[in-house]
Amino acid sequence: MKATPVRLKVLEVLSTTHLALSPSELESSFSKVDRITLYRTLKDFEEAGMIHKIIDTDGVTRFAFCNNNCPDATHTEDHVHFNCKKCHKMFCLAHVQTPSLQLPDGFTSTGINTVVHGICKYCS
Amino acid sequence: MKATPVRLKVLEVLSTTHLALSPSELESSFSKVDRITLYRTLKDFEEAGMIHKIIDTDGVTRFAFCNNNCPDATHTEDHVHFNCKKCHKMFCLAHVQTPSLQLPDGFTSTGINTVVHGICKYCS
DNA sequence: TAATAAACGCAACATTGTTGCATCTGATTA
DNA sequence: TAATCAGATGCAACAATGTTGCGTTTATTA
Ligand SMILES: [Mn+2]
Ligand SMILES: [Mn+2]
Ligand SMILES: [Zn+2]
Ligand SMILES: [Zn+2]
Repeated sequence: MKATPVRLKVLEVLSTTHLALSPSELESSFSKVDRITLYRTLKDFEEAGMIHKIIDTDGVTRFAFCNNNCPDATHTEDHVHFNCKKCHKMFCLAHVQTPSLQLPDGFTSTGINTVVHGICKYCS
Repeated sequence: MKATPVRLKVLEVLSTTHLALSPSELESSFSKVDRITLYRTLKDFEEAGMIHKIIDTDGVTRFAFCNNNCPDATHTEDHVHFNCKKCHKMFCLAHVQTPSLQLPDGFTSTGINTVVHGICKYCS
């Protein structure tokens, strides 16, 4: 994977925030970037396990820097996300683990997405 | 709200399954239905608290019958959903409550979406 | 510097969802 | 039962998001 300007910028933006950003939010971090290139960049990073994808409460796809040193896309999403209903930001709560739960017989889990919605620290 | 054929059929389909269905899945329950009418029907039912919306692991919007007798769209989503990665079906696990968790200072929760992914009872 | 595999940029397309507006219809009333 | 009309429908048009093919450009390596 080559170190290109778009990739470096995306990594820089995602690695310096605790927010999960949508493709269009990332697009506005650039003065000019091709939308398709951005989508491909995000897909490549996700498959490499460098970032993780998370769908917010409104169905918007978002990406966040992965701090888990995962080898590839099989990385485990073990933390909770918080979606503020006022500012619509999505926070990675890296220190809040997803609680475990008891599934009915026959169902086996390979991961849990927990998205809490409410009012964030900065909006309350 | 008038009892029209589309509405009756949507209610019938959703009330006789434990799955959360996407608009396009619902569309194929009909021999012929206008896509826009279906979207409006789902929106109306959701605002009336008769069904609830849930986004699956792949970002697909799905709707499920609400068994909670909620007065309106402020109904509480208190159960866990299970998304099978093989058949891609989404199950309402009505008897599995969303576990509570401890948020960082300043964050207040008004609801939690928990989507478990893995292999369902019928695919394992 | 030259070669080349990878990344980019553009066009074209698919899917999902929304809005405006004219027409139709189901519940209510006369 | 028949007329009425608010509300539901169907169509066109549009917006947002995401994907693929393909020719061109660029970063790395030799
Ligand atoms: Mn995260
Ligand atoms: Mn449900
Ligand atoms: Zn906020
Ligand atoms: Zn399954």
